[in-house]
Amino acid sequence: MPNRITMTDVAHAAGVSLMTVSRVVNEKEDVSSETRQRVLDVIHKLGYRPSSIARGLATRRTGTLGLVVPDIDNPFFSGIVRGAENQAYAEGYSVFLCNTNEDPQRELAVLQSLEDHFIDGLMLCSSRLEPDTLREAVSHFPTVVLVSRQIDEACTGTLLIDDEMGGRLAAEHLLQAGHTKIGFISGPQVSHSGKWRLKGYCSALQDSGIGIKDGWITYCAPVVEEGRRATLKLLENYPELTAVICHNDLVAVGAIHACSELSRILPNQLALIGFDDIPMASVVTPALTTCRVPREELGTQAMGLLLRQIEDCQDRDIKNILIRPELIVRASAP
Amino acid sequence: MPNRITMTDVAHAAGVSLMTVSRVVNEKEDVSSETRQRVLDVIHKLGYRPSSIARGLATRRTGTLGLVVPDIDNPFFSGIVRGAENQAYAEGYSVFLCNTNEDPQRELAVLQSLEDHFIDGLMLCSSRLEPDTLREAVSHFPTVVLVSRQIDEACTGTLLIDDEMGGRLAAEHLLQAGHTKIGFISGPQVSHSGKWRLKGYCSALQDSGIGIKDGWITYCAPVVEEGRRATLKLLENYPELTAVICHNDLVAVGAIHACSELSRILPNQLALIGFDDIPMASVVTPALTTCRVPREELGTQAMGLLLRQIEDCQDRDIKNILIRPELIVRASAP
DNA sequence: CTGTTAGCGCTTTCAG
DNA sequence: CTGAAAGCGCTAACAG
Repeated sequence: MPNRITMTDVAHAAGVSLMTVSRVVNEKEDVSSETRQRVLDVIHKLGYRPSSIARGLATRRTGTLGLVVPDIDNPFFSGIVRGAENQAYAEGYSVFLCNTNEDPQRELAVLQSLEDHFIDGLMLCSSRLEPDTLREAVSHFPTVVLVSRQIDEACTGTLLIDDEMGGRLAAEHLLQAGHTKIGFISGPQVSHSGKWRLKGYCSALQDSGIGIKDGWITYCAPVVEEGRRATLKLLENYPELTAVICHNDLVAVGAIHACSELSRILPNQLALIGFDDIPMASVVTPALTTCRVPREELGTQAMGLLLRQIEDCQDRDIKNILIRPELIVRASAP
Repeated sequence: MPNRITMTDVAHAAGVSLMTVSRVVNEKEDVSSETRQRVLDVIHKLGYRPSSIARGLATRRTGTLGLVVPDIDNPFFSGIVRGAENQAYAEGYSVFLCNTNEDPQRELAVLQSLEDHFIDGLMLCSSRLEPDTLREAVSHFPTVVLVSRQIDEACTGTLLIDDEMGGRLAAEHLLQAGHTKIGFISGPQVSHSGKWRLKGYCSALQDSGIGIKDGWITYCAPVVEEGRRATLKLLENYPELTAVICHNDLVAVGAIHACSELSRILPNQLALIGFDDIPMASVVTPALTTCRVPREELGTQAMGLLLRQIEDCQDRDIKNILIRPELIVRASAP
């Protein structure tokens, strides 16, 4: 690791002042094309590249972004991260990835660390913080985009999934297929998505004249094993159910396992709908009918929004993007 | 976003010099416990936190790391990233995540950008660069750990999966079940893992006295669809095969699809073994027998190695860690 | 034990 | 069009 070439080295070698080099590097107009070329040549020959941190210290813009997710190993988030990182890369930014492991304490800690690194913008996915805490934390950043979480103010961008529509789509699909006894396994009670998906389901059922029954609705952590357990319990208490909507595909896969244990044949004896359309959804048997959320595109869009707000400083109104889920019909609920 | 408190502010408020504050912040010994306490109080009251970039500029240590992966949305890598980020967080480092999308050009670009950010260390997974290019690129960093890729020198740490053993385990399992006609669908020809898994398979077959046939070995991109295609072609040319080992679980899932199209019943008419044991492996039908690679632990260990080398500067010998895969027997190859 | 003087590498004034 | 001076916030070396 040889010592890095600095701007001073270049200035020296080109026989100009520091400032001239700086101007060339930053593509300022007021340099004669002759000197510009000379400097450029030296830069090229010496392999000079500016130090991001020195520049960051001087300008308070670091060219770095923060990307916070609850669990990078969850395909839903890894898809988002892929899209987001892509977009950031395309515009020349580097991104700090922070995994909170669903722990609000840790979320707070990574936000603080991000702050200390003077990131230019923050993309925060599915924050698990209390509204007031979140508002406060977020206020320390120059630019913020929230994904799948809403607060009334203080933040410059929001990207939401139309979860209510998703819940409604799923329910209506089942209603049209003639189901009248439809259960709902929602995610953790704190989940923003869970709340709205449930709301969509409820209103679809009510609109159709078929009531809801409290017992048909249950909650679980959004992982396969918990989905299995929740399904076993739900079907034990309410064997009359002919269809179940699950908070996400992982829960739905758990439900498939449960049905196999109960020798309940899918989809005839139970129709199943998931959410997200993760890769697993199309490879299980039966393949899952699910509300697809375009994960990568969501990441791209959210990051795009963040970058737009960083660049156009005048235009800082809160911008909201709503992503619509799409029902993908497969064998589990034809 | 109010203006940040600086060290000078603290010095002022505490009636001491800049240096004293610096000493307190950095937990140097030579400060009277009295002044130390006073400074600490002011720091607390003002909510002062040091600027990572200013410190980075002064010390050339930034508290940041680079983590480069070919595809963050591939569960294999998202598991590694989860483990690695965890470990980095535990030791107070922030990590830049860079996704290369399997593109060597982009890999080179992100490495350069990481260099410009003066990261303290680099963890590079499954580099797609040519040996010489890789060696050169890596030489610009103070500390490097390579995952699943080996070069003779110039880098301080290596974490390898014992892929040869994995290939051997898979082959021996099939041999013991009585198979003698075993195909192998390897990953891309450049893949380090692919090469060694294949080698393990070859030597197991040779050791057992059963020869190998070139045609039984084929290559494909490590994704479901390509696995499907490769399987169709392989079985068309060599219908006599009774078992196939796949480069990873995604390819194996593709193989399942192919068999279903060919009405070839698994595992009776074809036994299948994958690699990695991603979550999908246990939910497909039939469930995949696979060589598990402990992805998250791999990430933890690799990052742990990197951090150890950053901290103990004296002890910079190349350290190698070898992770052993474990055969998980399921329905696809009982 | 504490303070002073430089300087990390770059940009932002302001002069020429 | 180009350069000199000052400073971003912090730490490393010396002094005292």
